[in-house]
Amino acid sequence: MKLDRRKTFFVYPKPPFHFDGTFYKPSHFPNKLKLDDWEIGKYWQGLRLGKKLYGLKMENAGLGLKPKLKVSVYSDKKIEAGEIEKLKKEISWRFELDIDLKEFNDLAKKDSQFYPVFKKWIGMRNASQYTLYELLIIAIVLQNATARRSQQMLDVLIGKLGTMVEFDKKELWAIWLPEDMERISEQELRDLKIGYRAKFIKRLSLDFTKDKINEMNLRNLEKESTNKELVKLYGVGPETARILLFEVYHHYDVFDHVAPWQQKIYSQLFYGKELVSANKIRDDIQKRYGKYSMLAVHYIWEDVFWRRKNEKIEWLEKEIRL
DNA sequence: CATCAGGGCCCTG
DNA sequence: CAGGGCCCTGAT
Repeated sequence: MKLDRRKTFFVYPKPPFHFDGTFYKPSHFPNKLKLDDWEIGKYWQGLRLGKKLYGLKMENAGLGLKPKLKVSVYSDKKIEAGEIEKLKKEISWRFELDIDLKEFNDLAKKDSQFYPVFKKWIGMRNASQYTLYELLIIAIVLQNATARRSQQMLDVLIGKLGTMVEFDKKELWAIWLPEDMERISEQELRDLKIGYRAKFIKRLSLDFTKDKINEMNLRNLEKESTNKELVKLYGVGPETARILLFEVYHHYDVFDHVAPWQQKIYSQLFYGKELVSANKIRDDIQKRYGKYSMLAVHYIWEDVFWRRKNEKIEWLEKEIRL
């Protein structure tokens, strides 16, 4: 799909703002069929908004304390003024451009252990580049699988059902819409070697097409109500809901459960030890960062994956098994 | 070669 | 509320 119509506008995030920390998350492992692309100061992705599929390019146009983003949107049809307004709103929500992190930053200053990390990434947002449905699909292939297999499953799904968009000399992929799942049987999905997840994805997609869940409505609900709605979805349990609450709905106080593989990484990160009990990790972090627990962990987590790009971190390599 | 757990969840008893 | 089963892979 060629997106050769373009509109450009500027947006002004609330300072402080960290462009690269916001748009590039090194802990998200890249697929062969890329959903996004990044280089210092620039970012591209396919963006679904309703039934529409756009190309999105973000460029850092800020100077010092004045954050500014140049936004280019691409489409196969003429882009109307009303669409621009909707896109502005959506981008602001997904990338938390208008959020005030002062309280969190003040808390970070008091943390002698990790202040250097927080300082390095000050202004980084908990960005959600995907729609609820898209992230749900990603979360499903993460379940009960190691990173490499998750990548394989996502690649084969995107190759079969996704859409490639061409814009700004990039070729990127976008995840399909829920109704596209009607075109493929559960058995055909299984033949892609995604296992029992085929059933999850079929039923989940049906819930979306039948409007049993509405992404936008959940943005206005409290955390617990949103959680209740999410776990109603077939294939969504507490851990997947937790990821969605943080990444899609920007709730920062979701550090209530620590999975074994996370426990190992947190033990090294926070204590420099091989294994600290999950309960102790949870209690310590909650005591330190309160309602910002998950956001604080996000900073520290992304930081170590960023470091991994340049240095060999033995204990981390062992845990992620790519 | 066989066995097994994995970046959970559903279902049963 | 505990425990078995699930698809497929790579590790052992």
